[in-house]
Amino acid sequence: MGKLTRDAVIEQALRIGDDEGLQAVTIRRLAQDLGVTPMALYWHFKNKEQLTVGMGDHLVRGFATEEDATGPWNERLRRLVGGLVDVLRRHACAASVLEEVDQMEVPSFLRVWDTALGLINQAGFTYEESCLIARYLLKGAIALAGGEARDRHGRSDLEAAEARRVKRLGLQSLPRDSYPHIVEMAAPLVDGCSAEVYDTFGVDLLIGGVEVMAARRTASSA
Amino acid sequence: MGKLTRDAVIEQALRIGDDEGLQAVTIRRLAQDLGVTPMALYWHFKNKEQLTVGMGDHLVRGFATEEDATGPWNERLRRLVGGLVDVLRRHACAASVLEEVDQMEVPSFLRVWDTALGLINQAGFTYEESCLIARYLLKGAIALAGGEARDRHGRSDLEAAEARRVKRLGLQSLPRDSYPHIVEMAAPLVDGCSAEVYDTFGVDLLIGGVEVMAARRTASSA
DNA sequence: ACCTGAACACCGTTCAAGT
DNA sequence: ACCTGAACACCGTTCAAGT
Repeated sequence: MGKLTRDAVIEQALRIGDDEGLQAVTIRRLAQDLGVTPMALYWHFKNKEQLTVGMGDHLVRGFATEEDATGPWNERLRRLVGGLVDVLRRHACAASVLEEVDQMEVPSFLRVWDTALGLINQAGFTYEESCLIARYLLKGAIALAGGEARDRHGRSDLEAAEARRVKRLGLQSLPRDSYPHIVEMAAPLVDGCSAEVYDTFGVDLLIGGVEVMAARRTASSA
Repeated sequence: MGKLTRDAVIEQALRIGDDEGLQAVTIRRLAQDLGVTPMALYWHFKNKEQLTVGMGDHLVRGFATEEDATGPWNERLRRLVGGLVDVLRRHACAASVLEEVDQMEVPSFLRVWDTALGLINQAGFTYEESCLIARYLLKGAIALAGGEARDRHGRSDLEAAEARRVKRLGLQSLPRDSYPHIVEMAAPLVDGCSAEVYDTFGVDLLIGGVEVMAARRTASSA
């Protein structure tokens, strides 16, 4: 019965998003859950986009503040990307949120960008290259971590498992001579990888690319 | 005055999407442009999602068929990803389309996935790793190439340039001690990179990561 | 086979008004 | 400062009906 606060709205929005997907987060639905009129939300947020920005900021805020400024640039970069991946897996809707918003509008994500840009630039890349690499790392982490839980439109765990089963069967029944590898790997394709593979292999993949390019740079400039 | 065909709908949808952004592609808007009733589209497409799938298929179809099965796996993979990046830059809305749809529903993109999985697996990775890497490459290419032309809501080139100017000023007026690198690199951040940097550096970054992981694998298994 | 008309259940948002 | 009521201009989609 307390009054409506900005944070209460955001937390309820994240709850809906995690449980039923971001597309279920609606001004009207949100108002209903909070026992309030849709227009009440417009006092706290200019429009729906700013609500989504608020969701993103809430997600990233906790992790963005902790900075450990020790070690070489690639280790620090690995920790940064690893932390982002962690956030993305704690909330099912995190990836969708950060894909939808303009990341530069999210204050806490701006901190992540700044840290990344600094570390990459310190590795010897030009400004233009650093921007490209930062986008590669941050968007890449989101793309990697966000792939699976994307389009679970409000179904329960049991329904989701059934949906995966149907999807796997769909892939397995493709023509074997046209899509041999998809048929072969249908199971890991729809089930995704284990958490550890993501954390270690996925992050290594991202950082590895940057390390290679950094090594080539110093090799050619030497 | 010819009759409404599936391809005509898709081509008009792509035209709208390229000019005004994917969010402007609407059943009703499309019907209006085609001089037809909104419900007419439901004869050719089950629902809007299938329309988007059709758009994606149309985009990827041309490039997916050309396969050059010569050279080692990493060169072939580089050509594949490079070709995808090409498609993404020919149509402004391509990245948004391929981000929105379930890629496995798009027949021609299924071919790209199959080719990628085969090449990666051939490089010595397990099935689980191959799936992760394929997603890394395909989603990564889309994320890299799609970043800039995302939220141009129907504005002309001139308006877009003005919007970029405003955005750059916004970044430059951030507190310098909190966001030193963002302030410093504001210009390349909002303007993006030149086309060549994308094609060479961007693709090298993606492929480089895979090559490194492949090298580590053979090193540890030797 | 291919398209229309009317209707339904949703959206986000504005604006004046209430307390 | 904080919220409501009524209204506007949109969506996607269904279903029966027309040719």
